[in-house]
Amino acid sequence: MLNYYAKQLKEQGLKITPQRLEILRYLDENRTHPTVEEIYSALKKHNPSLSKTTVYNALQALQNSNVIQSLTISSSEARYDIKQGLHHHFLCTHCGAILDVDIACPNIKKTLKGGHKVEEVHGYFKGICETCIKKQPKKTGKKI
Amino acid sequence: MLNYYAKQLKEQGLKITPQRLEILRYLDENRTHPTVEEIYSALKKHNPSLSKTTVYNALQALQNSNVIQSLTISSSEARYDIKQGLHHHFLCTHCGAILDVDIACPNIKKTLKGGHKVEEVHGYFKGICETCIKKQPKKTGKKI
DNA sequence: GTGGCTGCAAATCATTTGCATATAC
DNA sequence: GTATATGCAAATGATTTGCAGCCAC
Repeated sequence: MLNYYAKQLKEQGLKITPQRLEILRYLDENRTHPTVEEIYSALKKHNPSLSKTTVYNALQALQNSNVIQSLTISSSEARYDIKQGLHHHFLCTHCGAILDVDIACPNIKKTLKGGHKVEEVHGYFKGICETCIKKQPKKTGKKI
Repeated sequence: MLNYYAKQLKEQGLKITPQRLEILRYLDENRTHPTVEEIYSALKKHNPSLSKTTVYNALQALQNSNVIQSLTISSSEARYDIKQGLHHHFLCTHCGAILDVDIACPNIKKTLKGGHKVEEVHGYFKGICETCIKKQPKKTGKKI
């Protein structure tokens, strides 16, 4: 009997490997938009032979199958997110946290003015999160 | 008498240097969201001693002063854009072009649910541009 | 005159590539 | 059995850093 993650891989025609299962499970259980490094370090604890190349490969495969998406809101490194319903992202330029934003934009169409066909939409908001506002009410954030 | 670009630098309290003037003029005259490499190569033709470090430094200074913005829609390298009016961007995953998108989203507020204060908004759309659709109507685009 | 800018070279860091071995199917 | 995935090391490429000399003010 295949577990939930194995089923997802199978549905996408991807081979079921322990590494892919762990990466998928990690992303499902950690909705913090982790970096490759974060995923790698976390999983290496339980599987010391894990290679960062494998993490890159697996993330690429999952992204090609539309199971996950990569975010470029933090310009220095990619972050990954399970793809579940269209939502957007907020980056706190003070503490670096990336939060989900659930606002809808009724004006977004599948075809833009000019005839360009839209397949992906990313809304990136940057500013100061509430926690940082409360902690340092007078200070403006440094860019990250 | 200061020219338009010199005035912009002065207003922001930035020193007026020939390199900054050229970079600002280049971005104003080339609304193609160029990369650092593109800006550097173009300007090096007329100023062979120009350094890429200077391009990076100048772009950083202009960005800190909110004269320009950097786009992370194409994940591999930053692209730069004169900041004039809120608009969004479309990346053609087939030909790599980045186009301006002028749709408004009435739901965007300065403070998000949760109390997070928004200072920047980036809307990134990805898909196939009209030119590529017409050229290769049957093909789906490769990711860039 | 001086602090900030420029330009060069070297360093850093995320990501990619090449390839031999291991494994899913 | 075979095509594909893994893991290692080396390569790549964008960006950053350190520093000496230069220039805007």
